[in-house]
Amino acid sequence: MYSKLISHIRNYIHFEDSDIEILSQYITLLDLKSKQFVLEEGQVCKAYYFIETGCMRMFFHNDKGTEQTIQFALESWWMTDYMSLSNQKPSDYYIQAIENSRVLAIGFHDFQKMILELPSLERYFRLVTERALAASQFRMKLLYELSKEEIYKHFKTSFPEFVQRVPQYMLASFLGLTPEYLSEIRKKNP
Amino acid sequence: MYSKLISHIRNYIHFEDSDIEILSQYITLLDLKSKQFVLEEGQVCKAYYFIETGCMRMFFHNDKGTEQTIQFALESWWMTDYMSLSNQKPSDYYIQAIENSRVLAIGFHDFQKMILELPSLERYFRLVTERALAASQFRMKLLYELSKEEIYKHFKTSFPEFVQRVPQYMLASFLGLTPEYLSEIRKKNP
DNA sequence: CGCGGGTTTGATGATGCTCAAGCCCGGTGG
DNA sequence: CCACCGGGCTTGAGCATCATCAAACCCGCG
Repeated sequence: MYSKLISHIRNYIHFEDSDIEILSQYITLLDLKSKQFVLEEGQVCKAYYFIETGCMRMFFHNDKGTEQTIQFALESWWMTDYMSLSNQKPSDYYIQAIENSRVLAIGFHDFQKMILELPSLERYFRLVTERALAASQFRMKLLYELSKEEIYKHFKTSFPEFVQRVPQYMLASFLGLTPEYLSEIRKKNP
Repeated sequence: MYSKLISHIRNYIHFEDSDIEILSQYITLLDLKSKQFVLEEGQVCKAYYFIETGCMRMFFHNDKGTEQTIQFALESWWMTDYMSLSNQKPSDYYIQAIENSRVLAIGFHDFQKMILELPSLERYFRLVTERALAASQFRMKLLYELSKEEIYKHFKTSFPEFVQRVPQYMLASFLGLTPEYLSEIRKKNP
């Protein structure tokens, strides 16, 4: 049922079969169609989202009104707007499925209750959050040291399959360049 | 003794006076002179660092050999290289005091032992890490939507005192621009 | 078959970098 | 106390990278 999540948890902590029962009481299963939203700008982000299968992205509208993708998430990744969720204030972002996706949601208040019942999960979430922060630090480093063309090449060699999987304009925006310029770079780097 | 840390912890969780005793067994107090390092490139990052007073930065050497500052930390902030620390592998970064600073260090292995004795800290560190991740997401958003000049103006209005506190060339590098260009921007924005 | 969203192409131009030089100012030694 | 560093900040000219805009193209889908 939640096999990806359970095995993900067990990468980090000891987790009894009996705990799974308890955990599942707090989980809502979402079956999302491509382009469906779980968060829209102005709403308070309601949950932590874990992707069992599929793919999502987070984006906002910049001042020119175009979509600016700032994050993708794949199978076995958590995604949420931590700012909005933690402070329970309106979000600047949209979170959207970009493929048909099976996503597990744990509501903010349910999360607090769940942690009381399963305190060992506190550790799991600390570790997961630390890894996300490490990844974010690393991504920041790449942005500092690489040119746009190098960023694309680095991304392509790191996630070759993923480049196929998402539309060019989303990838361009995520990498911080225009679709036109990405097109040019791709021509040079077949 | 560790007043800033204790009150920081108590912003997030309930923490008994008796817990302070236990906590302090795992803490090493560092009195750093300006320009002193707690981490250098190639070393495995040894600890989580909490700043009681002073100021630190994290930087690396880019391909041209110049220092690229990617993070500052002030009083009551935690700083570490999560990638190096979590995976116990060599770091790409330097962490350096940029003022005389009082810093608390909790070694990686001590940290694990400490958590066993004080499991309530697991929650504290999860929440602190979530906040750091939220800040990182927000910073990423700014990098996407603002021009270099806007980034500087935003930073100056958000942290006016801080702009005074650090050398221009570090600030320039942190904001992702050259000292020359920062100088030009400052002339336009007195 | 035609529509429309996504991608490509090319011309033009702005943003922000590089390089070289000069300047300012605080620290050090004579 | 003064002279002389030397690191950091500033100035300006020239240039690379990358964005913008408009148009054409491509292709899947109704």
